[in-house]
Amino acid sequence: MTETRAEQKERTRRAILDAALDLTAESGLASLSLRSVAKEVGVVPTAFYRHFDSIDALGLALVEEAFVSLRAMLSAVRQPEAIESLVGIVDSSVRIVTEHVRAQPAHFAFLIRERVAGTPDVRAAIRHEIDLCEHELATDLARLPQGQALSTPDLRALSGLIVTLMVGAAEDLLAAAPSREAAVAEVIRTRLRMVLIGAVNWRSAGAPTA
Amino acid sequence: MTETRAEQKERTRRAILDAALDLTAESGLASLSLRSVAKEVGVVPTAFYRHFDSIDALGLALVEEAFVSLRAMLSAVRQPEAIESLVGIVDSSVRIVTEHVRAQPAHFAFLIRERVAGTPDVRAAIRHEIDLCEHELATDLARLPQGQALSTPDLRALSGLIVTLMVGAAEDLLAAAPSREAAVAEVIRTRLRMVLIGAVNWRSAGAPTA
DNA sequence: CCATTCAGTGAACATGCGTACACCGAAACT
DNA sequence: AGTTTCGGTGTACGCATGTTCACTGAATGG
Repeated sequence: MTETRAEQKERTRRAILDAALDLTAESGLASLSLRSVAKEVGVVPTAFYRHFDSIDALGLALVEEAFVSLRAMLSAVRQPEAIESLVGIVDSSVRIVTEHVRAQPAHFAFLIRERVAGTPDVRAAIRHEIDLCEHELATDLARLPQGQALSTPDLRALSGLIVTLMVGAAEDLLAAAPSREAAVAEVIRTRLRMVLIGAVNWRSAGAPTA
Repeated sequence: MTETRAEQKERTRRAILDAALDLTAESGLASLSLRSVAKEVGVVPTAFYRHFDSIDALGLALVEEAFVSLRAMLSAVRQPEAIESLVGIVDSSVRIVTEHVRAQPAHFAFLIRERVAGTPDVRAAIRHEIDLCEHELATDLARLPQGQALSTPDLRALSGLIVTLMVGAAEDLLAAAPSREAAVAEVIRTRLRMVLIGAVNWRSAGAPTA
């Protein structure tokens, strides 16, 4: 029973993080208040300081935690599952993204919101992390047989486009009622396929006539 | 000189709106405070109530004002300027969007931020307005000769994709230093062309092989 | 069994918030 | 010239905020 004490502390810490994630969803990290978190957790405001140094430290912890979910999703998408065709890649990618967003909606909602609404430092941190995603995607695309025809700047434009599209996809998934998830996923697949068709036909058949 | 009084009032009102737009850029509409606005304007807090009924009314006015800029941009983009080729449409559209975003950066930054970070009612209002853009774009695309081959749901997917892409483009423009504007615009043109090439080749040459 | 650790408590603080009210003084109207 | 209108002022209120400090009491370790 040497772990009971630490366990209880960890449980309270988790409750604080979960409550903060919840409250943040309504009005943003900037207007998250220590006291509202404490009330939600069912603890006196000052108890908060047994777990975090300040309200800013809480924000930092939330960012870090959301990054874990983001990186987990990215590495899952990068596992080549059905690499034989672009359609296979599209289908598995959209499915994996959908699953991850559904598994941690609060984390992705947090990242999507604070990416544009956070304080400058939070915003910069999230943008940097998403830039990394974009860069990794660009190198993956470069390795694809169909990616050989694209110049480096065009590859960057494409990967940025796909990331923007997938961020929008996550937004749509989060905004949609669970019953509409399949329909939303189908629209996302269509969009991703259109983009890839555009990339495949780039500077070959499509470019001059378009 | 019968207008001096009203003029002065209008000038203060504008100063309040401008200050609010400025302060909002840093921490969002949700945490905009009446007192910080008053301080910025150089007026005592209670003077605020000579111009707006409440802090919420200010928020509403900001939303309406930003919508004016959004609608102006949309109707400018829709004026068919170089309709003869898709490339011409892409170039003129990106140029017009760039000009409008540069002309009213605060308005577009406001819309982009509050679309995901605003209170539910503000968020809903902005999403609705952007949905209208998406819908108008879909009908425009349907009228294009190249749009005839696409089914209605595919047209919706395409217009949503383009709107998402252009919102991302506006984000990039706002985040970029003015000196990098040309480079950012070039990337946006590339992305938009790729998407349109994908749409043109949809379910004809491109779809089966992709 | 006794001493210690420590998550949670409760009071207190300075500050910032939105809003109400009575008031002022100059511009505007009669 | 006299009166009214009204944008801006100053004070005051009740409430919420982040953080501090001394304290408690049960789980922990010797």
